[in-house]
Amino acid sequence: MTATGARPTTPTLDEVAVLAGVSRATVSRVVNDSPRVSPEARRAVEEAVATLRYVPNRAARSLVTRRTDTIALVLSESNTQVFSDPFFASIVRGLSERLADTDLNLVLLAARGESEQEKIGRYVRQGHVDGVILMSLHSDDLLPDILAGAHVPVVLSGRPLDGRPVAYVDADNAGGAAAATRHLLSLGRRRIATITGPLDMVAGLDRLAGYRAALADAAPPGVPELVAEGDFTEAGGLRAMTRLLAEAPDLDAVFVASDPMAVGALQALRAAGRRVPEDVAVVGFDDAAVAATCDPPLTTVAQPLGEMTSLMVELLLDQIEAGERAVGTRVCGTTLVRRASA
Amino acid sequence: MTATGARPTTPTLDEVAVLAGVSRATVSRVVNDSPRVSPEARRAVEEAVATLRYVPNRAARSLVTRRTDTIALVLSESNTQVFSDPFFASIVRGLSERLADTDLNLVLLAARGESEQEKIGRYVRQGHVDGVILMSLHSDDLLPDILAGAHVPVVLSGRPLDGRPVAYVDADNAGGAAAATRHLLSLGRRRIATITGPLDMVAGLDRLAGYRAALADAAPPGVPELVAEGDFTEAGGLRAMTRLLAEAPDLDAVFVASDPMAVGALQALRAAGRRVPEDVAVVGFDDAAVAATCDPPLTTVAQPLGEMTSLMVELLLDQIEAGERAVGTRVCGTTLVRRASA
DNA sequence: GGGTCTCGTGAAAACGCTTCCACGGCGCTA
DNA sequence: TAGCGCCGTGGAAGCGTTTTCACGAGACCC
Repeated sequence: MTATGARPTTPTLDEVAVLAGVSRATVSRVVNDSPRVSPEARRAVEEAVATLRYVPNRAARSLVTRRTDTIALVLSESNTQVFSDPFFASIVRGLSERLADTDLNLVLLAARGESEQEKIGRYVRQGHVDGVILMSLHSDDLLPDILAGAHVPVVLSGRPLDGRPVAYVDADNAGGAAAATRHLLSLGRRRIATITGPLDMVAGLDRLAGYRAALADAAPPGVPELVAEGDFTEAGGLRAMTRLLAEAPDLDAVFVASDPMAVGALQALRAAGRRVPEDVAVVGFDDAAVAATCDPPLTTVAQPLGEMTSLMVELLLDQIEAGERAVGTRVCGTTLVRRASA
Repeated sequence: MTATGARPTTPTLDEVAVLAGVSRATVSRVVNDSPRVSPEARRAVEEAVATLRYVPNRAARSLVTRRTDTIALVLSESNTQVFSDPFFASIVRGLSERLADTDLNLVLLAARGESEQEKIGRYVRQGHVDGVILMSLHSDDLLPDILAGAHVPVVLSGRPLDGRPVAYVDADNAGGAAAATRHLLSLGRRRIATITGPLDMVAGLDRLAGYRAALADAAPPGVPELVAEGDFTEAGGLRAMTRLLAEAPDLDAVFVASDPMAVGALQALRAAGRRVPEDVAVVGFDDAAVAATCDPPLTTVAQPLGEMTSLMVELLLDQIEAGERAVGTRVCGTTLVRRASA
């Protein structure tokens, strides 16, 4: 362990001002792109900033502006598994793309368990972030309440289960699931099972509700419900499919509430010697990358992820701008993407 | 979009002081657990804090202490795919566990591409974090240089490719790979292939080097190298295995540089009708959860992830404590975990 | 019983920035 | 030519903390 020298002190606004021969106020104006600065002063300051490698101190700045220019994506999920869900990866990608040309920073906060939720609550209340995008809520999640008490703008990814008044962006999960199920019906399938997401998550519940609604509305009499609960993971899909095959060996189609689970289901079907789509038609949900590459390519329900992340950011920025929380909700339509599996 | 009221102003130290009937200094002392406060004063302050729901303002605090009590895990990788690597998930879990009983916060910063790397550099230079743990470095990564210029403590996850003096924690990748390869030799295999990681990453290179060293040192003459480059993903493993089977149909073993790739390789082998381990023995790397559950269960090289994350945090805290960057390096041993695949 | 220590406390000075306000100097208009 | 307004600028007042320093009150020693 060798020391490589003490940390040099970073330059301050004062030093820049002295070097540029102007006042601190003028330096601040230049740094913040205020229009009321003469070209000469601006040039002098910019030069000084460059030679000193000056960077404004964020703590000092946000002490007075009361803004931090960072927003948090908080992920509340006991299972680190979430990280591997392509849906989550897409959200992260979408957000950082959307934020790229703003001067906002994105930080990820993950909470597994109650103590970490509290910790995040404290982090937010201390004023580390201007706003929060909250993902992956189970019904017993404390974070919405914690954040409500933090008086900070919040946008939920996904409709809140308890109907509380809060801004959120969601896909039309029920509509998409219903469309998928109707598609299977239109293929002539009559023993249509579903593998659900976790039933303490709104996406899980809504997709199941869509499946049920479609069977109730559009199916000929006598088409039964066949439901197995999954957990949005590939392994869970495999397990659920295996269970379904044991319970209903004559099923001829399955609507799977997420693509990773559908990939697992495909494996179970292959292991059981069923051909897809000849013996069993499969529809997934999410249109993850894997849906196009698996064997057979997966018919699935696509959500407009880019649009959704944009909307979340906009709803959040609106609140931050206005300096108050607000509830604005957007529900985005889904599309059925037809591939080989159904 | 309905307003739900303006954000109430949060209480300050002053208000607490007034309510408790003491000075600001005393309140500060109580909040920071200073010993030199009388029990009565302490009680009065704690009461006031509770009734006012006071939380210290972080900007003000770090303006004077020059600490933020947050450290960043920065992930430099153009591919959002990384998120789904179980290795990454384990690191995140390990770090947040290790940090749980400190008052340090962990934020995740992801950089895809140059502009986001710059953005992270700015974020760090602005003083948002006390230290950085840097992951997933490709050889052309700018971040080490950017962060070096930010004068902030840094610990790398993985040996730096260019040998720069910087603190890092790494597994003995070469040693683990060599052990895996020797294990295959000891099984009597003589046509041993390898699927590597990306060869611009140190883990990819070192594991390949270990494989080569083992063949050179421990193999009877005439045992050839068979190398296919992968990318640490399942799909990449499948592709690489397919390629290997085409090039060397008579191979009887394969050392795969990560478990997700090994899972892909297993699929390719099954598709080609090879039995594992009878026809082809397979060894993976990482001992990810999937290694125990896939079919057949995977013999693999385990790294002491918990120990590694702890060491990273300690190395980082040492530097923060000392107020200067330092280079301390730790290399952790690996163990071969025997399961059914080899 | 006087002097020295310790201990709890408060006043006040930073920390580095933004922003309000006042003040000259300039170009207009009348 | 006098008056008005605007524009660029600097001084200075905060923003909410921590921390140094000084101070008074007891406790203790000889």
